[in-house]
Amino acid sequence: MASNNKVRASIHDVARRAGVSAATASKVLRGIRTVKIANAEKVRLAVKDLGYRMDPLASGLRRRTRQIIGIVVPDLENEFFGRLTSRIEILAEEAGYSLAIASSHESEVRERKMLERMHDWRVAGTILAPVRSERGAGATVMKELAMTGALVDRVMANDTFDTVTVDNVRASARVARTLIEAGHRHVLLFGLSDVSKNVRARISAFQDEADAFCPQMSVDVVLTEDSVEGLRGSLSDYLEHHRPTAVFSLAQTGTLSVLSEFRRRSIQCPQDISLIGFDDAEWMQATYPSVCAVVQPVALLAEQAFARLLLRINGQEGFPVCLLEQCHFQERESLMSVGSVPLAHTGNQ
Amino acid sequence: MASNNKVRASIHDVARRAGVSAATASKVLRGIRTVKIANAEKVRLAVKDLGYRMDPLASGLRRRTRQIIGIVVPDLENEFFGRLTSRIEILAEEAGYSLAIASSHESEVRERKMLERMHDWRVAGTILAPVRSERGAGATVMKELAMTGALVDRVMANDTFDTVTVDNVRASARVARTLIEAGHRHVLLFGLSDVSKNVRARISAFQDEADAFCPQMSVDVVLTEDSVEGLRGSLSDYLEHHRPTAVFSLAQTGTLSVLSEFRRRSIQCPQDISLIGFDDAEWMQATYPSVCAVVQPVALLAEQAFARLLLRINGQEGFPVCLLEQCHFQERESLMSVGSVPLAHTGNQ
DNA sequence: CCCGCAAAATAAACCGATTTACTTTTTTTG
DNA sequence: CAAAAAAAGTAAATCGGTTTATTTTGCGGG
Repeated sequence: MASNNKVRASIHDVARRAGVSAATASKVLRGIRTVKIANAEKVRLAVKDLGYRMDPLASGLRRRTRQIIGIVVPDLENEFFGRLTSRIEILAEEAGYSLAIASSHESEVRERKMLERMHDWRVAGTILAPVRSERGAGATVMKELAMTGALVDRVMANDTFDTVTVDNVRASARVARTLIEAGHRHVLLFGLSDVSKNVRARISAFQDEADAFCPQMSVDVVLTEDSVEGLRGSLSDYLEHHRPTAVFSLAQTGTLSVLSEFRRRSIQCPQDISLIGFDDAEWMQATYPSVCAVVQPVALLAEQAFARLLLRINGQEGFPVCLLEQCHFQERESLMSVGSVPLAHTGNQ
Repeated sequence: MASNNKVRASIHDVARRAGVSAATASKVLRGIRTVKIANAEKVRLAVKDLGYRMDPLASGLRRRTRQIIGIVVPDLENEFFGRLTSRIEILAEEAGYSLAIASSHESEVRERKMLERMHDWRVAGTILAPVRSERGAGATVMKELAMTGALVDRVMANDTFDTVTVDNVRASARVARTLIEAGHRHVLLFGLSDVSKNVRARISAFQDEADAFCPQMSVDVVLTEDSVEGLRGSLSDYLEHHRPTAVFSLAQTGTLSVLSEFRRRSIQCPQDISLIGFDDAEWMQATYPSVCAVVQPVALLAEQAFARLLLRINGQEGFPVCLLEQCHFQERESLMSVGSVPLAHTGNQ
C-alpha cells in the first residue's frame, strides 16, 4: 500500500535541472561561498521545484562521520533518563545534529551492543549513562572503539572521557546534617544493593558527615536487589526488629517502597519516622505526607554533558574533565524534628 | 583525542583477504546460500581477522530502504511513552531492525519535522503517537510522503494507516457503571481542554452510560489548558462552588492535581469525594489513599502496533485496520460507595 | 591582444555497501 | 562423452552524496 513509489530527487537531479554540476549543487547546499550568485539561485530554485531533500545518512558516507549524536541510557521508562534524553535531543538539534537514542535496559551486554551500533552508525559522538552495575564496562567499550564520547550520571572520574555527574557527596552530607540538626540519632539508609558508585558515594558521604558531626549517631544500611518485592521485603524484615527515627532512601524506586511499607505497617510519617528521598519526582508533592527530596539538576546535567561532547567533537584536546553539579534540597512534610512539629507544611509554592 | 584514526575494514577489504569478490562476500554476509562452503568459510574467517563490521546505513543505500524503524512520540518524559518506546525497541531488534526514536515535544511543527526526518532516513516504517492537539496532521504528513506506518494511542480510525488504541469507550463506560453502582449521583470529569479525541471519547462514553443507566446523575465537566497551575486553579474554582461525590480524572497529570488539591482543601478522599484516574502509575499505589485507576495495556499496544507495521512493511495489502485494546480496572482505596466503607483496602498484592 | 592569476565549475573518484548482468564452473542427463 | 542445465562467481553499475584534481572562465595589467 504505502511505499516509495514516487522516486525522490537526488542531488544529480537538482544539478541537472539547475544546469550545473552535482559538485556545484553540493556546494550550494552546504553553504560554501565559491559559487556565483546566479548559479546558487538556480540551484535553490531547482531544490524547491523538485522538493529535494538530502539523504543525511548517505551524505556522511564520504566524510566517514555523520551528523548524528548517540545517547545510550540504561532505562527509558525512567523519568530521569526521559528528561535527560529529551533535553539532549533539543540541544543536539540546535547544534545541527540528529540524536540517536538507545536504551541498554540495564544490561551490560546490551550496553555494549548499543555502543557498537552507534560506532557502526559513524556517529560524531556518544553520550553514555552507564548501567547500574557500572564497572566501567561501557567506557571501556567506547575506549576500545576509539569513540568520541562523554559520560553522565552514575559515573566517577574516568581517565578517558569527560564525565558529568551530581555531587553525591555534598548532597548526602547535606542530608546527614539536616537530619542531625533535626535531632535524629538513628537513621536507615535504604537502597539498591548493586555496585553503583553513585549509591556507594551517597552512603559513605552520609557516614562521614555523621562521624564528623555526631559520632553517637547510629546509621543502618539496608541494600537489596532491584525488584519491588525485594525492596519491600527487606525493608519489612528490617522494620520488624528496628525502629529508626528517619529513613534516607538512596534512589527513587526505593522511596516509593518505603512509603507503601509505612502505610502497610501503619507507621505515621513523619511523626514516627521521617523520610528523605534521593531524586525528586512530581508525585512526591501529592503524597501524604509530601516527600522531602534531593533534586537533581537534570537539565544542567544534560547541558554540561552535551557541551563537553561538542567540544571534543570539535577537536578539543586535553585531559578529561570531571564535572560535579550541585543538587537542591527540597523540604517537604515528610521530615520533622524528633519530638517536634514538621519542618514544612506545604509541598510546593 | 578520540577519533577514527584506525580505519575500519570495508567489505572490499574482507573480499580481498578472502580471495573472492565483494559480491560474494556480500552474499555470505547476507546469508545467501549460493556460495561454496569453502568460500563462505574463508569470508567468515576474513571478517573475524579484520574485525569487520558492516555499515548498516551505507548498506541500505542501494536498497533504498534501511533496516530501521522510526517512532515519533509526543513526550519522552512521560512514563507511558517511555514504556511504549522501550517495548518497541526490543520488538524492532528482535525483528532485525534498529529503532530510531524521536520526540515531537507535543508540537505539531516538530512532529512534522521528525516525520520528515524519518522519511529522509529511509526508514522501513514509522510508528506515530500523535501530539495531543491531534487533528490528523501527523497522519497527513505520513500520507503525503507515502510512508509506511502505523498509528498508536490518541487516534481514532484512520483511512490510510492501521491504528492501535485503547478502548476508551468501554473503559469509560466501565468507570461510569462502577460509580453508579457505588451510589454516586454527582460526578466531576476533570481533564485537559485540548481537542484530543481520546479525552472527548472518554467524556462522551461516560455521559452515554450515565444517561442510559442513571438519567438522574449529574455530570460536570471541567477542562483546562495543560499546566500544573492551570489544572489546579480551575479545579479549585470548581470546588469553591460544587461538591460532587466523585471525580473521574481523564489523564494522569490531572490525577496528581486532584490529589494535591484535595489535600490543600483538606478534603478527605474517599470519605468526602472518591477518585478514579485514567492511566495508572506506580506511585498511585503509595499515595494515601492509593488511587483507583484505569490501567492501559501498554505492552500490548506496543506489540500490536509493531505487528501491524511489520505486516505492512512486508507488503500486506488491504484496508487499514483499527485495533481497540481493552483496559483493566484497578480497584484501590480512593473509591468508596456513597455513605459506606471503602471498596478496597490495600493497593496491591 | 595576450599573459597570468584568482575564482568558479566540473569530471571523476570515492565512501561502503547491494544488485545486475554476465561469465565461468560444476553437475546432470540423454 | 557431449550438450544442456544449474550453480557459483564476478566486474561493473548503482544508490546519494562529498571531495579531489583538473579545467574553464573572468579579470586586471602590461
